[in-house]
Amino acid sequence: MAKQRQRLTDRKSKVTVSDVARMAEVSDSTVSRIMRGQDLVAEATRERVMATVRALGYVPNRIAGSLASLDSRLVGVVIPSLSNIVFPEILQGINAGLEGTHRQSVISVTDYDLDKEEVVVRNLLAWQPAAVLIAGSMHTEATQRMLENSGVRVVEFMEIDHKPIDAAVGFSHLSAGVAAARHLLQRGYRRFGYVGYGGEKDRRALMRYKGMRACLAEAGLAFEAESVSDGQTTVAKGRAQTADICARAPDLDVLTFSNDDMAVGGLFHCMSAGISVPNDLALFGFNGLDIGRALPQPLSTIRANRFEIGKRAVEVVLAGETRPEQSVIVDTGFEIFEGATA
Amino acid sequence: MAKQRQRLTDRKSKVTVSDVARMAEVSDSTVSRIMRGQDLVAEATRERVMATVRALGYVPNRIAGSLASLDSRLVGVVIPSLSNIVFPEILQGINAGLEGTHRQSVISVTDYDLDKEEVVVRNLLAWQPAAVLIAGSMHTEATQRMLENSGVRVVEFMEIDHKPIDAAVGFSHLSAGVAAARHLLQRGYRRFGYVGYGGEKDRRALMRYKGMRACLAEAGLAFEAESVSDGQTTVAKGRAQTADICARAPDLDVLTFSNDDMAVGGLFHCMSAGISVPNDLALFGFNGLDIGRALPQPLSTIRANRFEIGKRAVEVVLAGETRPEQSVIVDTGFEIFEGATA
DNA sequence: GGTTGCAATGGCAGCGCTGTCATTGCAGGT
DNA sequence: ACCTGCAATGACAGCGCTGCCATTGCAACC
Repeated sequence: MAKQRQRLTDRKSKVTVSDVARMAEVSDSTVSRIMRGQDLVAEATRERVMATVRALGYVPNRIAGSLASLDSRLVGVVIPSLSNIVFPEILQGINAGLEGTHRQSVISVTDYDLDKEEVVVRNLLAWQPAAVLIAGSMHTEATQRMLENSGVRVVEFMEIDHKPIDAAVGFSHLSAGVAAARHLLQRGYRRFGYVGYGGEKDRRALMRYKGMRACLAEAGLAFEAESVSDGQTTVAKGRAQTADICARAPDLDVLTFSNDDMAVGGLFHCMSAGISVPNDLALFGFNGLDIGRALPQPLSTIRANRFEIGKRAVEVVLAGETRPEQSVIVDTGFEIFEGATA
Repeated sequence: MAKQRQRLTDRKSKVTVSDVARMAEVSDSTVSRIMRGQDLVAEATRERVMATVRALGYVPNRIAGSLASLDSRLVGVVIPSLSNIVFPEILQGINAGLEGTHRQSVISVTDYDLDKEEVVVRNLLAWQPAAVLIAGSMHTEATQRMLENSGVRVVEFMEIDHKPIDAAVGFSHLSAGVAAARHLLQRGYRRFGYVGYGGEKDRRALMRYKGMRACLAEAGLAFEAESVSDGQTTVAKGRAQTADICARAPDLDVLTFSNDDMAVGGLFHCMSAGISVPNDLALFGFNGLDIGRALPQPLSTIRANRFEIGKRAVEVVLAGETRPEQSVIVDTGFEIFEGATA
């Protein structure tokens, strides 16, 4: 009475290379070569095998393949949020960059939480990705160490105001803040208000804020009123906070927003309240979203190219499997968009 | 002279279970149990092993784990686009549903291209996912067959106007179109115009359009003017197309848009052109985006809950590993939001 | 006929882990 | 002293594929 060990395979009933090989009367190796698109296989054989593949509905198992070849072809992507449109835009850039390579992105979201980031990075690394693209430069010590020791290519994107683990792609948010303030000062504005969100959580918004504040300080000025809310950025919040700040500080002549979403909300408030923009109050955003340009008055803002950030980040990791001696920094820049609101 | 076969492992220098086991003086099994959070391990042993894990910086290899256990813990997600905000919103729902389970989503984008969808689905299935969540019900024959034969749970989300492969979560876009038209007829509008995008590509927008048209036809009416553009939906296009249709058909009394993005653009045009909304011209969108509610005049539209679609889709697949006898259909519904523009 | 060179194919040991079963050690009962 | 039961741990064969090397068969040449 033979003891019949319950083989795992009995549960799932998958078609394997061996099944295909047996049926097509070739070896496993040949099937494997064909599935990987290698040449060195006779055309007749290839056709016969492919016919069998179709007949059996064989789908190669990339998990087994990855284990055997020690190459997962996965690119881990870590972003803080999906609700802020800038991140899906970056993902589009990443997908565009990955198109045609045999690599797959695996996306994880941290909700701007560094501890959660640590968890998702650990989970991502468990998949042995060929590279990790991660938003921001601020990580827990453990995250930092894991990324460093993983040996894989790591691109920190969005900001470049730091020494990267391996590479950084983005622009300087501090400089962007300075540029915004300088621009507005040049245009003659003196009484500044700030409408933002996220507080400490969105470090990049904070950097822009700091850049503006520093530039104002140099001119002997400061924000005369500020309104900062928690949680995610929305047009509705921008509108509500603008209403609030206008009530509290009616004599401001310009409002800077942490981003375009909020600024659009601000403009909506002004429209409703009969505040003439930019005469009574000027508005200045950040990001250069499409919607800003379609407004009745195009929103004055700073444009940054998110799509390109994603694309360039991928290019960096595709450039080589090993980290270069010198860490790579790609500055995708930003530009002032004059618009009609400031 | 021993022939030294070049072991693959020599290239990458990873820490494995065996390394940890050897150093902690236990067996591989014990390390494996601990890493998988099983109990049945003495507390002292667990601590000793975990100390070694930290010391060596061991990161379990989920590829090997998945192969051994025949369970990848992956959930494949297929969406047509990232630039249409509704899909990131669904992804948020999916992530929320996955939170706390040990499952990881893997996202692929098809650009509304069914052939690309086929490729993407094939690549996804190669990762042996535990489930596939796919937007829409329209697939190539090959895609359909692959999904059916894969044996994994498949949820088609967004629409429920079809017989699903396994399960469907969403709402009826046809009914939504009918509801929109009926609502507008009740409010006394008679001369309809349509502003849309994507043509055949966005089948769901098309279904809503058809629903409206059918309802109008019942009332002996039809769209008197239409403007449909290619490519993706943007506020700017909505604005431009509204300008266009207003020029061509100045006597319309209501404009229905394929979605809120376009409708917001339409409102912007009206603001700029001095068209009084809804007196001169009423506007009606679709989706119920946040921005619509923050406008100076809240946009009249139909609200659908994308986040919930994602979340419920996950719940369906978590409910069981095998497909139920009877296919599951979850109607997440929609509701008219009266707003102030129609 | 015997070689040589090459294209085409085969064989098989792992890849790093987990499922399954076997074994060990020891407290508690007889 | 012996057994029983159970908690804790170990042993080991795969999981499905690919990298590496060996082998085969045949055309082209000496």
